[in-house]
Amino acid sequence: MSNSGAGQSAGASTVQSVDRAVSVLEILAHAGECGVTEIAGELGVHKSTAFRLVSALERRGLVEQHAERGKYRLGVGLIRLAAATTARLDLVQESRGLCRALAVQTGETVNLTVLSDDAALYVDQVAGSSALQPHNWVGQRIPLHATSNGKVLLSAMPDADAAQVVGRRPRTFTDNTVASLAVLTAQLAEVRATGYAVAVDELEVGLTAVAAAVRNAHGDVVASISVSGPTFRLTGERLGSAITATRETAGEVSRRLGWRPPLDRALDG
Amino acid sequence: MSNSGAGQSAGASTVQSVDRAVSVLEILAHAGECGVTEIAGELGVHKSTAFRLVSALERRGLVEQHAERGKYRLGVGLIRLAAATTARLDLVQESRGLCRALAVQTGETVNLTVLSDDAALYVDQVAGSSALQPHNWVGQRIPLHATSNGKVLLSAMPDADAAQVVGRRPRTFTDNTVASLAVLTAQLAEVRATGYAVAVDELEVGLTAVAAAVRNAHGDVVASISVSGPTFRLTGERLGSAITATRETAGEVSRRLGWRPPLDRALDG
DNA sequence: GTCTAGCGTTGCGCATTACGCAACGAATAA
DNA sequence: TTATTCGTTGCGTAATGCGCAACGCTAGAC
Repeated sequence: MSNSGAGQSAGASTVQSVDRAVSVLEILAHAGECGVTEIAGELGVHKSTAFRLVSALERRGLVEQHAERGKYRLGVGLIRLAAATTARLDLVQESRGLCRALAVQTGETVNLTVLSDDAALYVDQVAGSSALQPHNWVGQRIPLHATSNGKVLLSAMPDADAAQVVGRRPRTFTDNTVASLAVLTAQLAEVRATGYAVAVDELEVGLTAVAAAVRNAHGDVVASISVSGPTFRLTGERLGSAITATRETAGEVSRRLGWRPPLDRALDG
Repeated sequence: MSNSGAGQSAGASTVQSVDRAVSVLEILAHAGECGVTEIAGELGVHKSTAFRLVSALERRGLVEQHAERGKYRLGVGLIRLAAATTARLDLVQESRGLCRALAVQTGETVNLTVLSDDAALYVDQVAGSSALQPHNWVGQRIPLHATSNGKVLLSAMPDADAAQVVGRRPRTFTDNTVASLAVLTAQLAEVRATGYAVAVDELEVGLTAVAAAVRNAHGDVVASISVSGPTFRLTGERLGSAITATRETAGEVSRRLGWRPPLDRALDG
């Protein structure tokens, strides 16, 4: 049989059925619910092949069948695996408590994001004390130019790389989404100088967020912590104190990851 | 090669490499970090086989390598997949059917509450079969120290936090409302030990409720499920079976949210 | 009510595919 | 230095997973 299309660059071996099984999971993640025939179609394989893959995944709890002879969807086994993932990511573990404190202090929702494939991947979230429960962002990937977290992550790249990444996704979400590369570049410079980023109504109208960088022992930006809430609430003094609190939290997480703050502006080489 | 141990009953087909790949994920989830040789050992296959499986998973982001030629761990791709699962698995939707069954089984009213701003927020309710229809609690926020649900939610906090939260609202509703912080602290300890809470005439005279905790995949208490009814009806054996049923329901909802009950006191190393 | 179309499911036999083997290069320890 | 152990890779084989076709079932059309 011919190559299955992927044609990924060399380096790592692959196992056909495992690769296809992961594709099944992604198809289900995207579609929500699928029948065997539909999966087979998207995969480009025979019905029976798709059935065996789904069946193997079902036995292990990564996929569930809604009813006997019914459609398939992702299973709770994945949640357990993801929980194990975050539990082992020292980043999440170190930041959990501090993010919780930040959520209590500001009363708003706190998110932790990392760079993943030219987007901001939300890996952890602590809900604020507000009555209206916010959307759960964990697991979502949001374009970098439209969020405060994204700007922080972008600010860690050279301008050329940042431009390239954003250039590939010039999507606008609201009238406030930064559409001009020049404006974005200027904002990134400011983020580097001040250490934080703000986004007001840029991803969703009515949603404001502030974010600060988390650095590891090498000084690399490995993540971004944000505080987000309704725009009407995050203004003036409240916004200012949110910025301060977010920067302090991100700094403390960085310190726990081994980062040493520059002693003064008299350093560097 | 011999069977890979599972030997699950017939019914569903399986695909060897997919099954092994899932085992790899579970091994990594359990161990945190593993080398290829170690995985091969646990899997009972050759090093090269384990390598190809891990490699296939790595290409798709379900597994990450800490450094070039380093150990492997679970990857963030899993978080994305799990997010698609949790999007579907929202608390209310997942618990609805089970709460309904609990209401039928006990004949009393079932409520689902979450923590919101230092109070118990009632987010769902299923009326019991009883003729006298209870008050609809959905949307209301009740102080934590006066209800069984509240005590369950409180029991998930450190005692200091719980004391602080309750200290701010020393409100009494009836003669039975717990007014002493010492008594409450003792009750919370019991809730943690037994896994359920009871409140008799503490919020309203004539109203008795029992509640148990709902946990997510991280083990955090995310909600509480209660059965409540007239005090004259919820005594003795009826109360006992209500407690059992509530605990079972809360446990099952937790399981659907990805929670794994502690295996027992017989852990492995 | 009957018939058709489409679904998820299963046995079969072939060849594709994934396996074990052995050797390689690098890193760590002695 | 040497020796051991790690992750990684090419190769030949046969085990394994694939496509095919048929089955039972449900649901909709007529």
